[in-house]
Amino acid sequence: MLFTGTHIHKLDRKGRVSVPKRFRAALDNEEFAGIYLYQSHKESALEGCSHSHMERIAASLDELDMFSDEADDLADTILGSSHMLPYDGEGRIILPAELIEFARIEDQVAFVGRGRTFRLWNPDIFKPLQEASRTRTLNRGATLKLKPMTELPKGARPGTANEEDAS
Amino acid sequence: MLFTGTHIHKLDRKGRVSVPKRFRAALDNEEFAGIYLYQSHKESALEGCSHSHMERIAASLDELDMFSDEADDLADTILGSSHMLPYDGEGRIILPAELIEFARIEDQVAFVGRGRTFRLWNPDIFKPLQEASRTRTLNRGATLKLKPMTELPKGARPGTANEEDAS
DNA sequence: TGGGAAATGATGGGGGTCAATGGGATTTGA
DNA sequence: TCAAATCCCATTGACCCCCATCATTTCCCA
Repeated sequence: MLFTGTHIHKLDRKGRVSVPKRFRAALDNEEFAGIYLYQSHKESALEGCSHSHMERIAASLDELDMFSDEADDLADTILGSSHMLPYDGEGRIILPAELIEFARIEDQVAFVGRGRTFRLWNPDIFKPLQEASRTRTLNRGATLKLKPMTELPKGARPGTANEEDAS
Repeated sequence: MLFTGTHIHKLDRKGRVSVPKRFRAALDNEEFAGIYLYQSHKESALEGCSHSHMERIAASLDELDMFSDEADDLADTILGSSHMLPYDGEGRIILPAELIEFARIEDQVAFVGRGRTFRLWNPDIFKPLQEASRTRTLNRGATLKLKPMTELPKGARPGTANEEDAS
């Protein structure tokens, strides 16, 4: 259950695009066979996630004061503008025209893994940005402090696999 | 059981509007085949929810001091002014004139998902407000602290689906 | 280790199905 | 008895199922 790598697929003339096999595999035990997409806040890209991740967002919003302005804004921006997209028999989704336009996608789509979530880009827009962020990271000498293994959920550690993690 | 996305449907000359298939699906095993609507207290919109959510509101009101002004007001605003609207054979409801007027709805209705609940808007009114929400969210740099997976209800996590989730 | 066969994932497109809509007919209730 | 609500059926257009083809990768065996 982890989205990694960049996969470029074709958008056909019916507005369909194949979800990468690797991503579909990461979503295997979901109750909903498909993905959720919504417009990114900061980038000219689409945010993608699973049904259970969307449940998590809804549950977290539930905890904020039911009448707070911030919860309202987030609900409108994320839940209200998200698209629930089921696979067809071949593992493709139909990319809604609104999202194609927002992300300025033409005939190709880049699926970019970000761990628990992923993004969809016009590859021509993503590539220079990726190089820029790579340079920034190097210059900054950024390091990532890793969580101790023992704090990870069971199944994410070697030797703790259970039957659901057969992949 | 999650309301997501924005769905724009037509209000016909008989005052009927189709409830989006996705929303009806989210309400599948409810005992009442229909939805509840009441006037939003802060927006020019209608709040919508399921029968079981209405039960939840009633239960929460029970916990407030029975004779407090606040409980009185909430009971009047929500329970007193709510409309229980059954589907017709095609999954449509009849929007009461009172609610059409309150939400300034004309010939189109936007169903906007908010997780456990949803809202109904005049699309022309909702659209600019949603844009504003997006901008505020961006400026605020709002991030949502996600609940840990383990606290989610069973069925909202991968690998815990039960037979009722066969969809 | 090279080459061919088989399996699998990605792509293209036709056509049937169903959700959304419109409107007439029938029933219900005041 | 009239008006409003409900039932019923027709239409249409978008979506989804199905199959065919193509491109890779994997596998197998000489």
